[in-house]
Amino acid sequence: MDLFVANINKTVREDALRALFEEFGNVSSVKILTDKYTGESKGYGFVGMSNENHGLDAIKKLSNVEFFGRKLVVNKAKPKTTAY
DNA sequence: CCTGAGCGA
Repeated sequence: MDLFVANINKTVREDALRALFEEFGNVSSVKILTDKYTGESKGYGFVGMSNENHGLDAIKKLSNVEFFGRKLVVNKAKPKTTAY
């Protein structure tokens, strides 16, 4: 399942985010939306977890917890909206 | 920047 993680501090990189979620289960993929031009993080990203239960658990455990000074907002991700 | 790509900041 894909997790949607918002309100991430811009100093947080994918590695840090992965490590954070690895604590609750196997992370299959990590994607932080970094602005391509400025190189800055957009402040949110996605974490793919192999196990659904672990994903839901991570949501409960990491939601609204402080990470690098910001309260994390974790939720299930919607299927990618390749807006057309 | 609370829903991911590249094409224009």
